[in-house]
Amino acid sequence: MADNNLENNNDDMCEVFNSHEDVIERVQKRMIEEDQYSNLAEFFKIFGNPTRLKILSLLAIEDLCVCDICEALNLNQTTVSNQLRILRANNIVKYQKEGKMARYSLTDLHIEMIYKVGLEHILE
Amino acid sequence: MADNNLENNNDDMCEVFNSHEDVIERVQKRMIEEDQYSNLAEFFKIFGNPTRLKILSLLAIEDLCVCDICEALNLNQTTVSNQLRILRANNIVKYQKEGKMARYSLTDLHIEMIYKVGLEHILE
DNA sequence: GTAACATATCATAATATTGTGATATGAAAA
DNA sequence: TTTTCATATCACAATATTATGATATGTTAC
Repeated sequence: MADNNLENNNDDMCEVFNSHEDVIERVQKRMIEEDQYSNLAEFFKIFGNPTRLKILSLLAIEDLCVCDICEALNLNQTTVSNQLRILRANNIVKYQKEGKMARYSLTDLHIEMIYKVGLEHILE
Repeated sequence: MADNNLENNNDDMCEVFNSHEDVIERVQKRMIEEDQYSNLAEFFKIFGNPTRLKILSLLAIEDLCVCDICEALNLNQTTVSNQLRILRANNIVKYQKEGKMARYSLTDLHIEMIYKVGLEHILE
């Protein structure tokens, strides 16, 4: 009876209460694209790892080269390098080559903002 | 030569450039507790899944019962219930029993804020 | 050239997370 | 009290992510 243009069938659900129909329609209209949910999830996933958060929190203070990050966090170079690759791939940090060193920094202020709002939340 | 009060030894790194020593010390002083990084990562991890993001984006529009969420997202009940449990456990949504239904809502504004800043970021 | 160093990439075992079927709980209706 | 409905929990296979050892690349110093 309702729209069945989607994959799963949950036809056995809540159908009796047709009063919900309008709610469903209303919220569905305001949803973003499927792809955007995926992209957004990928983006937030980056913040979901303590090592990456540590790196980001350092870069929020000042730009740093890889070896400084390793030392400050007492992590081995492979670990840091790997996480930096992920951060780079997701456009969360950028870097600049200086001789044999690579100086990393945050790409934009959103990163710092999200970090700070999250910190506020858990500190309540 | 430096402080070796930490677990790993990266003594073979950057030691020649003692100019970095002060940088290390400076940023280390401004780091938060190890536990807080973990908590923060757990918190952000929640946003790192498209299904949960969808649920959150719906609840940012209006409070909803489980079956409305299922229908609106065309997901089966177990999946939604499971994700709601995770959201509850992380204090990101709360709920209110109304007869046999459970009406879910976001716990606070931080959740919506983070969602929106993230969306802004990926839309650039 | 070669040695030393800073960083990146590859491969992989250990671990964590996902969605979902089966099933349980608990409330209202019949 | 039996049935039906809304939701929750459990168990688990499929999949994803982690840190890290081994190794490669590229840069500077000698």
